[in-house]
Amino acid sequence: MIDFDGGDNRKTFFVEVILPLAIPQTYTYRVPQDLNDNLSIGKRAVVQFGKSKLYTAIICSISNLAPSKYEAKYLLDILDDEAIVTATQLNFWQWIADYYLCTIGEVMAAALPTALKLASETRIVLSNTSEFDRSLLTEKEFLILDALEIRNELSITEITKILNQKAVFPILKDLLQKKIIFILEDIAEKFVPKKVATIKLNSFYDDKENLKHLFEILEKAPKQADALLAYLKLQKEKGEVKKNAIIEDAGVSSAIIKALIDKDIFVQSNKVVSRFSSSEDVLETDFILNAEQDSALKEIQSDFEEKQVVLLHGVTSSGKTQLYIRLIEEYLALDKQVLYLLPEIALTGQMIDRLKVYFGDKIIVYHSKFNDNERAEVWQKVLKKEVNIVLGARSAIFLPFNNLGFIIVDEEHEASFKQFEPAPRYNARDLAIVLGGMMQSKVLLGSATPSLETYFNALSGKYGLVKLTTRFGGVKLPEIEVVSISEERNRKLIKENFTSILLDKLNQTLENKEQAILFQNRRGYVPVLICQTCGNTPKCINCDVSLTYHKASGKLHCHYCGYKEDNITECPACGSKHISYKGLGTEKIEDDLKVILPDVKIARMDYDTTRNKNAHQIILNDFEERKIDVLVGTQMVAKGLDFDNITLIGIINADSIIQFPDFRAYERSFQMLSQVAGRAGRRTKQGKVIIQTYDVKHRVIQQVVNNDYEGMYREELIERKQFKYPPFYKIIQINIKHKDLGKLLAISEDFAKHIKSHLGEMVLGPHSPLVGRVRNYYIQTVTLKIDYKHQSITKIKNLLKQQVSDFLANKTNKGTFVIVDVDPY
DNA sequence: AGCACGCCGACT
DNA sequence: GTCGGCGTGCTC
Repeated sequence: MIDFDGGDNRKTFFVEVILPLAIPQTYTYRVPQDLNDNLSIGKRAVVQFGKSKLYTAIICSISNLAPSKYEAKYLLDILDDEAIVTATQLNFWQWIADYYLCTIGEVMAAALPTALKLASETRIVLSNTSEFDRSLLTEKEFLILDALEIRNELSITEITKILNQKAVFPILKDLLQKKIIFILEDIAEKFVPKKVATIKLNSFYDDKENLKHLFEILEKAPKQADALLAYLKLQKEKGEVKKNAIIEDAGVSSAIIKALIDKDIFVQSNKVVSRFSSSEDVLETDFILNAEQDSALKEIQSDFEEKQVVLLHGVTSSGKTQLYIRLIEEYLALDKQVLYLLPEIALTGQMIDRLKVYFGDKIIVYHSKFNDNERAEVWQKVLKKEVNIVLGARSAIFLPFNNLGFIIVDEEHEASFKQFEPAPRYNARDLAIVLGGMMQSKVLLGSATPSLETYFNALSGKYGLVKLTTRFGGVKLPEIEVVSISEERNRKLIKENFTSILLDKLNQTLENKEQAILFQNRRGYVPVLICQTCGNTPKCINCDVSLTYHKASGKLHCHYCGYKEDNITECPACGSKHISYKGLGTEKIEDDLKVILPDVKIARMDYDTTRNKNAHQIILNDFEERKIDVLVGTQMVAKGLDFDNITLIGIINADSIIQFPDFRAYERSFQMLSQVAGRAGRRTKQGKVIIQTYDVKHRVIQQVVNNDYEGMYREELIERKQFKYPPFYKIIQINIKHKDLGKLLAISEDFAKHIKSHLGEMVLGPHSPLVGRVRNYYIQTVTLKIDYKHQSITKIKNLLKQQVSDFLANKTNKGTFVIVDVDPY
C-alpha cells in the first residue's frame, strides 16, 4: 500500500475494486479528484462495468500508478463515509476464494447483504408502512417517489433515466436508510417475527409525586385508572406487562389503553417473541451450574489458555446452552464481540428467547429469512459495535466484526453449515476456525454427536475436548427399542408399515395424553412405481431419478427439479395395468395412520407442508398447543423441537437412512437417529424410542441403542482410513455438466486424463454420481483424494485451478460447466 | 454474470 | 434481400 495524503486534491489515485461477480480479477478505476478526501479501503464505490452496467464494488487497494495497458474508467461515486468492510474481512474473503477455488467476487456477493450492493438491475419498491415528511424530500427524491407511486416497481436503470443522471446510488442509499424505499426481493418465503404489544408507564411517573398526581387526574376517567392499577400490579408481579394482560386483568377495552397511550401516560412497544416458547415459560435468569457443568466450564477455560478451538461433547439436554451463556458473559466482560452460529432451522427454536432474556439489546439475530433491509441494518450495527452478540446461521460468519473474542458453533456436525449452491461452497464451521485464527478469537464447537473430523482433531490434541455426560436435571436418556420388521411381517402382526409394538406404544402414549413423533426420511406418498409386467418405472424427463407419487396433488413429482406429471394407471412402456408401489414416504405414513387411528389428530411436517410462509412455525405451534397428537415428518422434526410432552418417537424405517450410498452414511445415520431419539422425554419423564428396521443387528443401530458414540467413531475411522476419506484425506470433487451425454462422457474422460497426468493416482473417475442427470444436464464427477499430510494442498489447488481454466478455454469443451467443490460434505 | 458483436436459417 | 437465433469473448 502507498502512503497517500487524502487531503491532497492535486494527486490522481487509482483503486482496485472487487465486483460481486464470478470474475477472477479485480479491476482498476481512476478516482475523480474531488473524491480524494473520501477515499479509503473497504468503502463501496459505484462503477460502470461494461457498456451500461452499474455495480457496487468494494475498494480493496489504492495506488497512484496509472495502468499502462489501458485507460482506466473513472469511478462514479463513493458511497460510504466509513469503510463497511474491514481489512480482516478482505483477507478473509481472499482466503475463502483461495481455499474453495472460487473468485473473490463470488465471496463478496455471498457476504454482503443485497441492500449494500445495489446494481443497475436491482428493483426498487416504495415502502408501504413508513410514514415520512414529504416536505423534507429533495426534488430528485420526490421525482423517484412520484414515479414509484405510478409504476410500483422500478429498476435502477429506469431511475437513472428518470433523473437523467448516473449518480443515483447515493440518493437511493439515503432513501433506503430512511426506510422510504425497499429493495424488491425474489425470495418468496420471508420470516415474519411474531410480535407482542407490551406496555410501559412513562418514566415521568417513576417519580412517586408525579404518579400520585396522575391518579388525581384520572379520577374522572375510572376505566383508565383501573387500567393503570392493573398495570402497576402486573408490573410488580412479572416485570414486563403485555397489553393483553392489562385488558384482561382490568376488564377494559383496548380503546382505554389507546387513550392512555395518546396521553403519553403509557408507552407501547412491540416485542418480538418466538412462536415456539410458550409465553408462560418461566425463564430462569439466575441459574446455577451443576457440578458437572461447572467443572466442564473450568476445563473449557483452561483449554482455551493453550488452544484456539475446544470441542464440547455433551449429550442432548446436558445443559450446553447454560455453559455457552456463562462463557458469553465472560467475553462480554472483556468488551469483546461474540458470534453464536446455529444450523438454520434451530434458529427458529427457543434458543433466541432464552438468550434474549439474558442479553437484551446486546444480542441480534441474523437469519436468511429476514428481509434484506434488516440484514443490512445488522451489518451496520455489528460494524459500529452497537451489538455484542450475533446469533446467526452460516452466513453470519461474514458480518464485519472487528473485535471478535469468541465463536460458538452449536451442533457443529450439522450438514447445513455447508453451502452447496452457489459458490463459495463453504462450511461455516470451518470458516469459524479460520476467522477465529485471524482475529485471535476462541472457538467452541458443541455437539452431542460430533462430526468425525472434529472428534479426530479433538482426540489428536489439536482441539481441546470437554465432555458432559449426564442430562441436565437428572432426565434419563430415552429407552430405545429395536423392532424387526421382517419378524413382524412373518407373524403377520404388521399393519401397513406399523409394527404391533409401535402401535401399542402409540396407543399408550395417546391414552396418557402425551404426544408422539413418527420419523420417515422420505417425503411424498410412495417413492417409486414399478410395472409388475415389464419392470418399468416412471422417470423424470429432466433428471435421472424415479418420480415420486404424491397423493395430495395426484401427480408424480421429481424431487430434484420440481417436474410434475399425471399419475399413471397403466404402464407407458407395455400397457400393463399391474403397477405396484415400492417404498414409502411421509404422506403415506400419515394417511395409513389416519385409517388405523381415526380419532387421533395427525399432522405432517416435511418440505411439502412447510413450503408456505410460516407453515413450519404454525405446525410446531399447533403441536406445542397440543392441537396435534402425532406429528409425522422427515428429518425436519429432528431439530429444534423441545417440548416436554413428547414421550414417544417412532422411526418407521431405519434402513432407508443407513443404506444411503455415501461414505458418511453411517456417521450421518448415527447422528440423525441419536438426534431424533433425543427429542423424546425431556424434563419430566423418560421417553421411549422405537426403531423399526429389517436389520436389527446393524452396527449403527446397536450403537444408537447403546448411545455408543465412541464405538461408532472407532469403527468408522478404520473405514475412513482404508478407503481414503476424511479425516485422513481431503476431498475435492469436480462436477462436470453438459447437456449432451456423449460429449460429456468424452469431455470428462479427457479432463480426468489431463489432471491425472499431473496429479497421478489421487485422481479418481470420472464416474456417474447418484443422480446422473439433473435439470437436463448430465453430470460426471471426478474426485481428488489428497493425502494432505504428505502433499501440498496449495500446490494441488493451484494446479487444479489452472487445469480448469485451461480446460474451459478450450473450444472443443464449449457448453461444459465445471463446478469445483472443496470438502464436498 | 451481462451484453455486444458475429455468423447462419425463416421471413417480408 | 433482411430479422434474429444464441455462440464466444470482453469487461478496468
